[in-house]
Amino acid sequence: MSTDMMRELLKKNHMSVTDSRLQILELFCNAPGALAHADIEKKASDKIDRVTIYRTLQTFEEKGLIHTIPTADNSIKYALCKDHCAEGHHHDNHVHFICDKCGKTICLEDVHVPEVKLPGGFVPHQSNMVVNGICQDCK
Amino acid sequence: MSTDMMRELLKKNHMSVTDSRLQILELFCNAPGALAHADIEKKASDKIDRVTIYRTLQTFEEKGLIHTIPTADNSIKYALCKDHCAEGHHHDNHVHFICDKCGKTICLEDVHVPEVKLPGGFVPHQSNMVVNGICQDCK
DNA sequence: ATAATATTTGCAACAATATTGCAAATATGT
DNA sequence: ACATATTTGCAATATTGTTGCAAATATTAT
Repeated sequence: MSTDMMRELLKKNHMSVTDSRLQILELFCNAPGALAHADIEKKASDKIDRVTIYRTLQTFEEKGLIHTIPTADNSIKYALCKDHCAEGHHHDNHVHFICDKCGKTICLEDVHVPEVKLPGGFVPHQSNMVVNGICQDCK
Repeated sequence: MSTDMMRELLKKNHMSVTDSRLQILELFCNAPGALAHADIEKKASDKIDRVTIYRTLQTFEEKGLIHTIPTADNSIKYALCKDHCAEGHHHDNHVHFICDKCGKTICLEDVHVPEVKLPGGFVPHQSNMVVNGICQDCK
């Protein structure tokens, strides 16, 4: 994705364009999977302050640019939203895959989370599904 | 669950019986849903050291007494395993529900995680599903 | 029941992760 | 280019998780 496209993406999502945001956005575009705060801190090291990374991730998520992925261990991972996500409205109903070997977290955009029938009284709002196993590359 | 039954449960899972473990196990038995480390720290406060709670939860999980629930925010939650779980072998393939209103995390023992078809090359090992929404009590 | 052995606990220190206030720097709209 | 609004970096602080070790407790053998 070109720098111009990234500028547009930020503006489209109501954010001012800054170096930090462009850099972090670029990391997401080039990443093979989802990124944790720590990943970004390593890859963008020195240039960007830890605190800025926290705030950028928070802003990106609020504005609908990235979404979080639930994991069984304690690490929040973030991935780019493909489409249809806007401020306050995430629609990332695809399955996430975490490789037990290489640790990569991958969005399976084409596999969407199946509906399940809940016991009476439970009203579903959003569903998340995470599959662990071995990914294409590690097979 | 009586104290004697809890003692048995600990022994059955190859753990020595201690006050801390009995207290924490009791919390799980009486809890309406899953518990985070912080919840336990509050409820069992003063009596049990922070570190002991960490270690107890880790042991319980290793021995197959409780399982972790993935959440989108950064908090690990733990819940009692019902059955068929033993040292190193968890079989908690049921759906978890998190109420957006009261925040409770509930194991839906009877709803199990559906299979999904993955793209070629991905080999699934374990699936987790978490549904957000409104629970029975908050409706 | 008691002693010997193994396990667990609590404390202290430390490491890692996350949050907040505020002044300086940068971006936006006119 | 200027005025205004937003963002950044630094420092301080809070929260969360880990490790080593001696004292306390539980288990096993006698």
